[in-house]
Amino acid sequence: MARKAFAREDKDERRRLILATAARLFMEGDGNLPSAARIAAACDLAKGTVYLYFTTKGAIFAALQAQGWDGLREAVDRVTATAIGTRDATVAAIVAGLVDHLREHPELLRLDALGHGVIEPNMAPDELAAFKAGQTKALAASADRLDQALTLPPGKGLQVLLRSYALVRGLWQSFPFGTTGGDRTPTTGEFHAELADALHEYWRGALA
Amino acid sequence: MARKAFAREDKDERRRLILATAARLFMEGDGNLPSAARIAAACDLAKGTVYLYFTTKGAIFAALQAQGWDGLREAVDRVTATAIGTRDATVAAIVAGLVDHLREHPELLRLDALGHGVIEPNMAPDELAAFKAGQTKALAASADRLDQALTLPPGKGLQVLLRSYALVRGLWQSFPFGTTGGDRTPTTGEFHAELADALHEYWRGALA
Amino acid sequence: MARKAFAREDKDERRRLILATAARLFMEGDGNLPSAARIAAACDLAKGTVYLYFTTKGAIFAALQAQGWDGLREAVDRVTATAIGTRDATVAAIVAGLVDHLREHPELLRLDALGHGVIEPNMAPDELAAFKAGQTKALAASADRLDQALTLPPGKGLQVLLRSYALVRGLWQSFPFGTTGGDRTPTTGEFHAELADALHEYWRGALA
Amino acid sequence: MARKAFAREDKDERRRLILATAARLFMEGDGNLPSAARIAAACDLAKGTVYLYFTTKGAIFAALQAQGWDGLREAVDRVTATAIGTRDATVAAIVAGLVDHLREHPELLRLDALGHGVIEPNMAPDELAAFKAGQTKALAASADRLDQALTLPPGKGLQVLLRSYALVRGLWQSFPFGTTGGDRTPTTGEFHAELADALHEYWRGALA
DNA sequence: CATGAATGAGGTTTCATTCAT
DNA sequence: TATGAATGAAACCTCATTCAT
Repeated sequence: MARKAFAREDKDERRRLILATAARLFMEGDGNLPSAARIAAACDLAKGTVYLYFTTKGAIFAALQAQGWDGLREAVDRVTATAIGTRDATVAAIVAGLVDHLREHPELLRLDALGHGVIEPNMAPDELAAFKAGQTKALAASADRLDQALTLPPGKGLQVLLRSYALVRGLWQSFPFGTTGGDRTPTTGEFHAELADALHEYWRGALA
Repeated sequence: MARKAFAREDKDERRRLILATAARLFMEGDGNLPSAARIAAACDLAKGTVYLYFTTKGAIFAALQAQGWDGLREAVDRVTATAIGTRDATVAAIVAGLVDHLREHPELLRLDALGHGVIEPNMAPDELAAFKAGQTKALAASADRLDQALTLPPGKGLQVLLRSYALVRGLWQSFPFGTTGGDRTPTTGEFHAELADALHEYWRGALA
Repeated sequence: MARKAFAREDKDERRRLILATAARLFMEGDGNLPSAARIAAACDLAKGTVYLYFTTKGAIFAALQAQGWDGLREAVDRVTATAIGTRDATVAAIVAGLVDHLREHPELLRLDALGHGVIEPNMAPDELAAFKAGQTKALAASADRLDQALTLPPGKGLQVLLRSYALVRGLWQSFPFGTTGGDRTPTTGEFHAELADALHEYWRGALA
Repeated sequence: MARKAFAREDKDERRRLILATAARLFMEGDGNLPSAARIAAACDLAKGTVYLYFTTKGAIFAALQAQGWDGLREAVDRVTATAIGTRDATVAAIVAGLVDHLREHPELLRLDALGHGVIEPNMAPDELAAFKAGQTKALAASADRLDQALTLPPGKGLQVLLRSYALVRGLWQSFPFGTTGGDRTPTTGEFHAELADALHEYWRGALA
């Protein structure tokens, strides 16, 4: 039996272990969500124990996605919190921050690309609603800070952020079709360069 | 037993029936792909018969998606084939064409939002590869025409088209999170306005 | 692959095979319902095939129970259809018929004793309702014939049949507690004798 | 942490609390046994604590059933202890006593109807044996008193009691099928009237 | 060509019980 | 005594696909 996690700290630690393990198995895998059984085994826990920490398998991956998108927002927040340069410099910093975060968290886009059809059916309806509401609210807060940092008209920051996210996820899904070389799978390096360029183009147009 | 389709024509007709029925059932449904059995029943065919016309269930929906994206490209082609106005007018026509097509084919985005996790596992690997290659090639052809219509440097048209598609699919998936009203599900009307605006912003930046 | 049952006849035969196998496994087992997998394997069929013939595992056992109770009713019907002797002789024949049927179908009482808690949760709600309605209706028909055979006031036959069935199932469940020998499990032979006696007592009182 | 129950008295009190809570939850529920976790939570105790007072979940509900059947026997005992009237009056008092007790303890029949398949699998074999032996023994004692009160031949009282119990539990389970109104669920009031009548019929026949 | 019976892998979740604290 | 974290077995049913008729 795994050591019992009585302290709050230990429980958080265990929760993190499950999340990290799930992410790792997903990245190592073939694109499908790893089964609850595999996650538990890889954590050296019993299946039931996983369900003490997450109500649903879908909840595990929703948490991973939330983490990922949270990180993206924080990357933006870090810039808007300290922005003192020109507007162009700030935008460049934001774009770089977004791309860097995605580079460090490759599971985010792969999870996201699974689409509505895979994770959502594995979640309880109310959890799904809570997840969406949380994302929306956090996004709005970041957007306000962006408005101030760039002195944008109210609401513009939300619009720009939203469309940037759209480019991020959409480009990931569309990118394979843009490779001229034929059936070659494009590298993630190429993707990140492409994304940075696309974001710059978009922000240029949005802030014109 | 359904009438046997011997003539080439009859076979195409039957194929189209299956596609249309699958699309209808998907749109009427809850977001999941209708089962092969349901599609067959709705067509008044036996399950086995459907497999005479499509090798896998995924192939049916891949064909629907191909149709949808083909239509998007044709919308662009119609503009680039006849463009005689200013660059701005051409861009506006392209954006309007894209949005109009999406409005008329709502199944495209809903299918697309299912992501890699639903249709791809239902397809044979080589079919998937062929599907992607076909899309890539057709896209390149449209992109060339776009280069010429807008006198863009070679390759720029492909880039712009690809990123436009990225905005289309990404915005559809991101849009629910941008609704400030809270738990309200945004309307497709709102989506189309948002999309048109986003595309204009992007093209402005891209062609600056 | 098992031979395909295309003809109506073959399908009925296969259905019967599943029922008989399920009954056998239940009787051989420890009192729990055999799993769908075991039933299928014992029939040399795939699990899915069983679900072509029954919508639910519970439906299999509900069908067995229905069969059993149907048989009890038929045992009564056989007597009431031909009754020409005295009332006492008719009653004796009915009681004997009931007990004989139970002797030949030992699975009926064992299934019945599982109670509401085991089979019902394995059934679809509408199937359960249909099952009950069917039983009620068939019972009423038998009861009418009983009224005529014994020239009972209308409704009396239903009452008597119902209470006889109650004695049957109730005595089976209560009988272990009446064994004076202590922890010895009573034999089914003893049970059948006890049941016959109890039914005679009841009918004597009911028809007094 | 709930207050620790050191004194014998406190422990009995806690045991009673668990029993009462389990009965309440069962009656409020959908017909299934409440889970051990729910019982504990409703008692404001930890799951483990419940297992300090009962060895298994089944033991809780077996105790409830024992209580119920004990009450039935006591209802009979109260009559046989003071019987001075005619035999018919005594029988009428016994039947009335049985029905009254059932009216006041509706959980008894609902628990009983769960059958062998739900509570027994949740009990340790030796507990089950002990439970049955206890019931048998207590029943025999009551039966002796009944023999004397009604001056029955030795053993007749046991037989009559046993068969009365059989009618009680069997009629409860059979009653829904006797409702002529179709899919209407019969009321408990109707059941009690029916039961009283059935018992009278049976005793009349048994003592004839 | 058309049919539809047969296949069988695959994974989530519950919950009674234990035992370290 | 009380707690509650950990355990892990157990089984249902769906559905894409095949192939005998």
